[in-house]
Amino acid sequence: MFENLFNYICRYANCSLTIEEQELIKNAFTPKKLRKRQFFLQEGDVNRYTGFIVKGAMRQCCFDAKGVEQTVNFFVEDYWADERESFTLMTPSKYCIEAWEDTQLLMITRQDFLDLAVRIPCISEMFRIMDDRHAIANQKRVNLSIGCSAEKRYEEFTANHPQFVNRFPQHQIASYLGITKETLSRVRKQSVR
Amino acid sequence: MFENLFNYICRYANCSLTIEEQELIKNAFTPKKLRKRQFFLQEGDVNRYTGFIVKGAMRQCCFDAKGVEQTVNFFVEDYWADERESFTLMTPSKYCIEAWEDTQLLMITRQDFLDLAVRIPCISEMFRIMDDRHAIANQKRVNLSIGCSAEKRYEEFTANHPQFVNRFPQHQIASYLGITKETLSRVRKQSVR
DNA sequence: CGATTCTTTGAAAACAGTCAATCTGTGTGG
DNA sequence: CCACACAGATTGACTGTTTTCAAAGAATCG
Repeated sequence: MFENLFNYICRYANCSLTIEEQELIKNAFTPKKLRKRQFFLQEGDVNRYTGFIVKGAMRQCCFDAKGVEQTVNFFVEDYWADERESFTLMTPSKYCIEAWEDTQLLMITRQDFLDLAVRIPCISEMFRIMDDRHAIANQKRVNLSIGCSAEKRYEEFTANHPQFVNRFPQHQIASYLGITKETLSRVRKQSVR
Repeated sequence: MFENLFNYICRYANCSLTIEEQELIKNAFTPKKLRKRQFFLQEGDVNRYTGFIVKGAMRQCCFDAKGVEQTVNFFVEDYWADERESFTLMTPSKYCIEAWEDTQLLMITRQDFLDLAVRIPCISEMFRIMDDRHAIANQKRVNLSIGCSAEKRYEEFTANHPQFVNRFPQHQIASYLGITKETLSRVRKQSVR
């Protein structure tokens, strides 16, 4: 079960882990299983743990001013499931994180993770590179959502996130893209031509 | 001139810098002046330097498929002006960064910055906290742009970024918000009532 | 002052959202 | 195995918002 995590770390940091480091990591993480529709984080709670997804699919969502559900992020294998603001600042989360498939996670608190980074160079390197990529990906998403039509956004989504397309229902994908499920349905119909 | 930078680092990392550390920093950064409308980064170039803005205002922009200019970021005092993807991955930038007022910068390459972080704990701590805040801010911006109307987005913008409102023209702000300048003009007219 | 840039306005068109109804597929219990 | 419920996807008609295009009005700068 830890194999995925070790591979992930080494791939990101472009390094290898000693047996001792692997042991440290194994002791720091707690395995957790969630069934479909179980919550990893509930709205209003502080997100104390981040979870590395070994197997499964999750989504981050909230309810807008009108009480309509909005999906803002998807997570699948090799993603870290957390709500960054709550996790970092220890504030109550405005979002929930819900398992959308039966999911196997490896959980860790922020403090334990930071401690690991001090002891294991690979992990601090991984943090740096993750933050870089995260910042780049977020900027791209902003630029897409402010600069492109619904059609273009869906095109980019299927091109860049094929791993999400068939694992989440269209109404969630529509919400993630900032459009309604009806508009997404029409966009898809067009592009099948 | 370095006072702003030292204050910034100490404020972010919640620490203080020794005289030796201050000297290291002074030697690592290169001051640079830009006049209004001069480019710090041109489209197609690799963004080798990030620039700490001591005084002035800049913006990051690009041209979309139709050749229309899009503003995607604003930078003022105490901001770091760079295009993260190009700066991190050393790839040609799809964006330019332009001075929008006469600007005083302190420039540094990525490698020199990383070297400083190794030598000065405050700097690596600052990186960590900057990345956290950056990730949180970006997520908020995504959520606003996918979930809110033009009016709501402008409201949030003026509330959260008052420092930008009167320093950049409305057509740039409109573009940053993902709406047209005409729509922004109408939104503003409404809200004055 | 004249040129340039920025902002506002109006009218028409395009786009996306809303609401309601229908269709489809899946899984459950009788 | 069928009937049913339920969640998801699609469709149509209508509404409302935003864009587009064109023009004119303000503000700024050399």
